[in-house]
Order: sequence, then structure tokens, then C-alpha cells
Amino acid sequence: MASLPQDGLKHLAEATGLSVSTVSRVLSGKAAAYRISTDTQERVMRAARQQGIVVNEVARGLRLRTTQTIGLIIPDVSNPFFASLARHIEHLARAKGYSVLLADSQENVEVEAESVKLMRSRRVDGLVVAPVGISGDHLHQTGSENWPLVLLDRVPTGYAGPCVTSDNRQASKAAVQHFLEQGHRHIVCLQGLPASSANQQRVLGYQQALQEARVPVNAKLVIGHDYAIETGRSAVHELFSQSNPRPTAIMALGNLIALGALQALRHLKLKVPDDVSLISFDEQPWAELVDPPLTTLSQPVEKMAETAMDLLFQQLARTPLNSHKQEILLPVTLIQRASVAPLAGSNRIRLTERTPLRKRLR
Amino acid sequence: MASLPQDGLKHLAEATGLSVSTVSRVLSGKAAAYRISTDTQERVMRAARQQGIVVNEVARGLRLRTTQTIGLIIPDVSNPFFASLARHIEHLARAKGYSVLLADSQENVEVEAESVKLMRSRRVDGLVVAPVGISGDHLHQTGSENWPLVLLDRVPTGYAGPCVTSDNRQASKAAVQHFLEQGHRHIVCLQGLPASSANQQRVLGYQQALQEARVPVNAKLVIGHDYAIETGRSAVHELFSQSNPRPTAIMALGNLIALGALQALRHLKLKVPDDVSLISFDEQPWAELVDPPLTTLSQPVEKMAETAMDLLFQQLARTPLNSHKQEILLPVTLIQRASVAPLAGSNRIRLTERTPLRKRLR
DNA sequence: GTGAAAGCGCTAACAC
DNA sequence: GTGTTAGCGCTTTCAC
Repeated sequence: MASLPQDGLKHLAEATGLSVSTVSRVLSGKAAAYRISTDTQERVMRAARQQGIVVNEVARGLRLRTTQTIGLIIPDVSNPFFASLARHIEHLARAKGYSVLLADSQENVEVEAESVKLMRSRRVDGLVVAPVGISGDHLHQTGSENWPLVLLDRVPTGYAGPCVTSDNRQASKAAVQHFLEQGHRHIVCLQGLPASSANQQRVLGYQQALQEARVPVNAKLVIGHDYAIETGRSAVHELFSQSNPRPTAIMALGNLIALGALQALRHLKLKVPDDVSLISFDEQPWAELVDPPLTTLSQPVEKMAETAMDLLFQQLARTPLNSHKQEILLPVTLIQRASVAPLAGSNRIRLTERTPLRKRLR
Repeated sequence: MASLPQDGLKHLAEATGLSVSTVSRVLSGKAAAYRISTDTQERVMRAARQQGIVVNEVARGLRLRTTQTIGLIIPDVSNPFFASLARHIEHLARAKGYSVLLADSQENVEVEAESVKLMRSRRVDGLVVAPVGISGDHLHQTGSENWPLVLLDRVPTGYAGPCVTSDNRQASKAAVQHFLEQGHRHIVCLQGLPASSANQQRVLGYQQALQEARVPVNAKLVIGHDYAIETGRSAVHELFSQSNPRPTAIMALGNLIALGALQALRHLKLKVPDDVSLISFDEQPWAELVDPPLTTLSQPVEKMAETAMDLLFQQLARTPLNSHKQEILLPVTLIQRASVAPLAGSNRIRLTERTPLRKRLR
């Protein structure tokens, strides 16, 4: 912190001829409670404004044992899904007087663990994290027992604390069922980070849909290793330039993956949806503008952020959480556009609606 | 900050039978400088790990007068351009041991001013801000004289401090020249936030290109009021559903605006590029996948972030900045794809390259 | 090699 | 209504 020219209540006290306590009281809005005279209040305020003095929140934080800061740890801020989450969280935090300390874990467990530790040493009042891995151990280090924490979007298996996700399993299951209804049987699943719970749930939904329809599950059709655009691109290249019989549908478990898949498909001169159908997880502004307009699974991003912050604020307020509401699952919507077609030779008719169909799942 | 079960060096001191000073010295890596015995070091480290004690950075910050935190204020984290900037900045900050405190100013000057004040009171060591307005007054409040600050992407007129932007004027000028070469004369300029310097430079470039080509500048063709998707949509609707003669080309001064324009065009059943050509500011992963692949102006996002952080770190290190390098202008690249066609009846041929042409501007 | 003590800028008893 | 004072948890001079 730069050493400010005029720093502190002490200085203000001298300038106004009052004591630090008094100055402190008016500056922290306790004037009424202490019945400080209007005159005094004015004097302090004016001096503060004139000399550009703002109270030192770090000293305040030390004394008050609160930083009015929440930590936000996400795997990739540049992924529009997380960027959007981050934005809503920042707004909600600010509305309650909290600032947000941001860490991008780069989909890397070590970086994440490091960030958690850092945030703890910086004494953030609470933490919301979209964890990378399937183990949540590093989230609960020794000594961090009742430290306000809520997990978002992804939840390690066996995690018992408060968390909010969308219904990933149900969503991808419904999408795959949609494919099945259109006659598809060879459906690729372009997965994201295999270690992330969201991905696991999505893959599970994919498998369940197949099993329930008595369609054999081919492990080779689940492919990919992270949520990056490149993963979609290379997986599609690999799968569609050789394999036989060629898959007829692709379930992309993330918006960037879908983009990569689209690129590869175009490169391979495969038409969507004529040659292959495609559904993407995550709705984005560009989804209806790409060629063809994409059928997507839309997560309730804003609702997710709100719910997470609710859960966090409840903890901050030391309100015991209703134990039965700790794990919150939000419904996903299937938005049907033009990237899915009935399998050639199947008896289904192609969807021709002008306006997209929205189907709330569950 | 939650009151941690075991807090502080004091506790560790008792546990190890040493003094706080010693414990402090080893925990802050000063063991060597003070010739602390290896045995003692071990003892402290082990105890710290066992009891899960992390030093209280806020107390440390108070004492050291540094928070190892930089503030980042941007107008909209969910805009992919800023999200990307934010990500790079977070990485660069972390690499140097800094955390980042994030504020989203929502393209609102008051929120921005409020955030600056907040960051100052929280004693961030430095600030990087992409300012909303054309006045930079609130960035330099009384008492914040030599407080490390660098402006990013946008610079208020007359601002003298360190800042980095891309060459907005030159970029949009080149884009408009490209339109002109293809025979277009009625070129719409879909602007972003009129008060932002980036927008002003872009509009200026647009005007200059027209003037130099002796094409009359029609003020009615500059339309829009912010960088949102809705602005592109409504402006296009307004302009293309009635005006006569209908414009034949659109310069969109932001990626979301372009998306909105594309939506509206599709809705009006106008084909790109046959009926109207389009160029978008900001390159995005989806740009080559929308229909048609978009010709874009690609800003050097990573380079911008790096440069800004360089400038900031120089200030943090109290290295006097080379005064002639304080205002840094980075070149933009024109990526030609398929959204621009020669005007029907003009004697130009349509660009048919398979791979996009990249033209570095300036 | 290690300890004692002062103080970073603030708040909250406790006085009056 | 306002002032005095004792810390919050850390670093660092000075002592030994």
C-alpha cells in the first residue's frame, strides 16, 4: 500500500481538534449511537473530504476480525460460463458490502489448494469455490473448521457441506434421450475435465440414457480431457476421420468444447445436422448465431450465483443452515434449435420450429 | 474473518517454547538472515503445519504497509474481452505474489468511483482500471497522489499517466477502408459507450476513413449507446427496417454488438454478406463459426495485460517510468473472413480465401 | 541465535 | 458528547 500523504484518523483528530475515538465514531457511522453533535460530525466529515482521507480498512479488519471480503476461486475466468458466474457473484457481494478477491485456479488442483490457503491467510470472511478435482480435502484444511464455504457448479464426491450445482446428470440424460428419440444410436460424448464432478454427472446421465434405452454403451465414445476448445477439436478429428461406423450425434459437455467440435466438423466437411447432430452444454449469446443454430442445455447461471451467495451469507450471519437444504440442485433447460436432426432413414421428422423450443428438465 | 481455532504466532510461540519474534522470522523466510538454527526452524515449521496455522496477512499488511494486492476494476467481467483481460492479469499478479481484488463497474461511473475509493481504503498496492467515462478525475482523488495506477483499454482525454490501449482509431479506420475498397459508401457505425475513449477513437477512425475517401459523413449512421448485445440488435432493427437508401455495411464496435446485429439481420431476413457486410471489433472463438464467419479486428489481449502489469510493477518497484513510454499503443490485426463482400455492382471481386487473411495494422 | 517491547491504524470498553 | 486506553497479530530495532 502506498504511503498516503495524509493517513489516518490520528491526522484527522489533530486537524479537527477532536480525539481519534470521536473521529472513528463518526466515520464508521456510529454518530447516532454515541449522540455526537451535528456540528462535530460536520467538522469531521468536511476535514476528511478535504484531506482525502479514507479509513484504513486493513487496520479496521485487524481490529474487527472481519475483512468484508469474500474469496472466489474458479477454474477459468475466461470461460464465459464462469465469467458470468463471477459477475453475478461480484454484484451480489458488493450489494451486501463485500469485496471479492479473485483467484483463477487454471483447472489445477495445486493452484486451487494454494489459493485456498492464501485466501485463508488473508482472512476472507467466506469462500465460494468451483473446485477442480474430485477430492475436497484441501478445502478443509486443519484449523479451517467452521469457515464459511460454499461450493459452486462442481462438488467432490462425498462432500457434505453447502453447495449448489445444476442438475448435470438429468440434463445430459435428457439431451441424449432427445438424440435417441431422433433415431441416433452412435452418440459421442465429448467430455470435459474427467476429474470434475460436473463432468462425471454429465457422463453418468449420458450412460443412463443409453442403458435405459438398451443401447450398448461404448467406452470409446466418451472422449476428451478438459473444457478447452482444443479438446473438442482434436476429439472430433480423431473420431470422425477414421472410425467406422461413424457416430451420428455429439453431446458436447461444455460450450468451448462444442465450439471446437464445430470447427473440426467444418474442417472435415461434415454438415451439422445433416451428417451429424450436436448438442452443447451451456447456453451462450452466440449459440443461436453459429451455423447451424445450436441446440443447448441452458444452466440457470444467475440463479446459481444467487443461491450460492445466499448459502454463504447465511453462514456469515451465523444462521444455522437448514441442514436439509445444504445441497441445492437447480434445473437445466433444453433449448431446441437446429443442430439436431433425425437420423437419415429413421422415421422421425426434423424439427422445423422457427422459435426455439424450451423444455424445462425435471 | 472467522475466528480461527488456533490463531497466530503467539500460539505457535507457546507451542514451541520460542518467542513470537523467532517464530515470525522463520515463517516469513528470514531464518537465514537471522541465523536461526535449523533445529528451531524445523520445530516451528512442523508445529505450524500440524496446527494448520497460517499467518494473518491482514496484521502483516498493517505492519508492513503493503497488502500484496492489486485492484482490478473493469466495466463488465462477463464481456469475453474483459474476462480474458482479467484472466491474464490474475495470472501475472499471482506470479509476482499479488492477489487481485475484483470490481465490476457495470459501465457506471459512480460505481467505478466508489470502487476506486473502496480499493484505496483497502490499501491495494496498485490499481489497474479500464475506466468507464471520459473524465479521469475520480481516479485521482485528493491524497492519492503517487499511488500506482495504470489505465487499460480506455483512456480519458488529457490523461497523462501510464496507460495501455490498442490502436483503436487506426483499427476501425482500416476496417472502414476495407469496406470502401469493396465499394461500400453507406456504412453504419454501431458504437459502444459513447463516453468511453475506446469508442471515441473507433468512431474517429471511422470518420477519418470516410473523410479521406471524400465520402460524406452522415451523423445518423453512428448509432448505439453501449457495448451490450441489445444495442446491436435494436440499432440494426431501427436502421434497416426503414431507412432509405439502406446502408450496405456495418462496423460493429464491440463483439457483443456484432452478435446483436447478426441476430437482428437474421430476423429481418437480410443476408450477410450478400445484403450487408459486417466487421466486428474483438476476435472471439465463435467468430469463425457463426454464419457467415466474421471478419474481425483482433486486439492483442494478452499483450495488453502484460504491458499493463509491467507498467504497474515498475511503479510498485518505485522504478521511475520512462516518461516517453507511459502511453502505450498496441497494434490491432484485421482478420478477413467471409462477412464482407464487394458491393453489388461494384467492380471488386469477392474474397474467396479458404484460410483467413490476417493483416497487421500499422 | 533468540527475546522484549514498541507500534502499524483502528475500535470499544470504560471513564467523566 | 467526548476522551483515554488497551489491544487486534504482526515485524523489527535493540539488547543480550
